[in-house]
Amino acid sequence: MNADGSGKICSIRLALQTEQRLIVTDDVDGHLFYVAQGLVLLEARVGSDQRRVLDILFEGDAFPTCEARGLPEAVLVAARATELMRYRPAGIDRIGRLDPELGARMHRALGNRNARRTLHVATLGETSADARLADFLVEAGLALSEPAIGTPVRGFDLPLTREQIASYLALNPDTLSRVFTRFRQRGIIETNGRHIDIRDWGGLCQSSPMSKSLCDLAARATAQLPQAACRTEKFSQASHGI
Amino acid sequence: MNADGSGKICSIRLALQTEQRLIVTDDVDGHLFYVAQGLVLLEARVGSDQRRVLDILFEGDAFPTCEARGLPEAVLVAARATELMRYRPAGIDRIGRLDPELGARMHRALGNRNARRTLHVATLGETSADARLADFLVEAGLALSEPAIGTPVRGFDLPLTREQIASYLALNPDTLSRVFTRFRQRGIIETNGRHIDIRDWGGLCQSSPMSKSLCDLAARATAQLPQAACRTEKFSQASHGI
DNA sequence: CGTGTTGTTGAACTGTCTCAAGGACGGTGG
DNA sequence: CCACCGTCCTTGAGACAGTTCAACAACACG
Repeated sequence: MNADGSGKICSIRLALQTEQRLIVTDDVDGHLFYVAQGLVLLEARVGSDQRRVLDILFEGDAFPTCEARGLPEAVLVAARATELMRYRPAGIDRIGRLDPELGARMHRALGNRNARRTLHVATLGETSADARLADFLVEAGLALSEPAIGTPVRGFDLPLTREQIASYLALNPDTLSRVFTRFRQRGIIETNGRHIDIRDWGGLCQSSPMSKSLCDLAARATAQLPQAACRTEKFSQASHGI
Repeated sequence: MNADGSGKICSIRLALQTEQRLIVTDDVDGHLFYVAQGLVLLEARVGSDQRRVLDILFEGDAFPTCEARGLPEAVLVAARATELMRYRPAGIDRIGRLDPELGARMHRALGNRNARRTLHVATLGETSADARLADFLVEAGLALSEPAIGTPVRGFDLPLTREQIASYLALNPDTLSRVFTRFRQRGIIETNGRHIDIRDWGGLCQSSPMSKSLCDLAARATAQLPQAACRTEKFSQASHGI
């Protein structure tokens, strides 16, 4: 029905509970997911028996299932209660033809996430475990929190196990735990269960080689919405929500 | 002129000589590049004074400059004589509106490359240097060569320095050289300058945790063109070239 | 022929990984 | 209420592998 340029966009809203999984391997038709709310991990099996967290989707991120092509047992895992939109056709080129505004929004979301993916590749190139965790905490802090008024402290819930974070950063969970301890001792962060308070944002950024890039990207992503609206579309209130 | 849905696609053909560079940082307008021929590296500065190879673009790959957002001093470097197509507008959603066939082709190219990027993230998660190089040689072998008739030997020119390969794999150049030596001693590869012959493709794949995924992806990418043409477009000869 | 780049290899170092043990916490059942 | 269990997190000691630094060979270039 939706195979070619004709037809309408088929969208479904999916409410996922924590730890609920969505298999995205062999999604031959192809879907485009959009994280309206929540936090999602892309996990897959690599090698013989290992599972790895290959990507983290924050609110506002778009994910086309074609990016998981070739990955065995690729699943989206809700790290917390999550609301997903699922679109067909998968191609934003075709979505853009059917609904230009939606296409533009998805395109921006995809561009931002892919830019962040590039930075993540750079992070994985860091040899030091401290640098990688610092990069990740900057990324998570920018996506999940705003600085508290009057102080540079940023607090957020990071509903991931140490094992998942370590997997995302290509580190050993034990090593990651040690780095967390070091950061705590240096007064950079405080942790309480899976809540993290970044008490010294400046110090964290000094330990994070990619911090400047990540902050740049986050600033442009927030600035992008109204800018793009002014340039490419009639300014519309609707362009903020999904 | 091209700011909204109206107007035409602006395309330019760029011929790059070996080592020629194209700055893609602060490309605010946004372009979409397509590698018609050749081999291109995405390099950027990370941290204070290090440069890193963050991605490799093979023939048929598409690259939107928005993926380099936030990266300081991001450049495309031609590893050999290369022919690039540069398109505006950058968004394939808009390209698809102006030229559905081109949009579909670019969308396929982007999907393939992003799937490969996901696999590369998985590769960087491998702790062993042998596994990472094996992954890379499988990736390069699939992209740059076909198995010789009657034998499983695959030969190709890989016009990258050891330093560039090491950077792409997040390894030390010295370490990489040692792994090359090991592979040579095990009879998996033969090297002659920057020409590589893979003499034992099966053995290489056994050392490469991602080999199955990479082969899957390559098979689908080549199968994709006619399939997609049958399903989504009138079958046209033109869909093979750019 | 000297120079600069690239690739290889050795020896020592450093940081991560591995394995094991123990603590903290929440859920379950008696 | 409390013992038990499983999961998650932390920490220590030792092994291991990649990194670093240095030296040298191969090669292209002017």
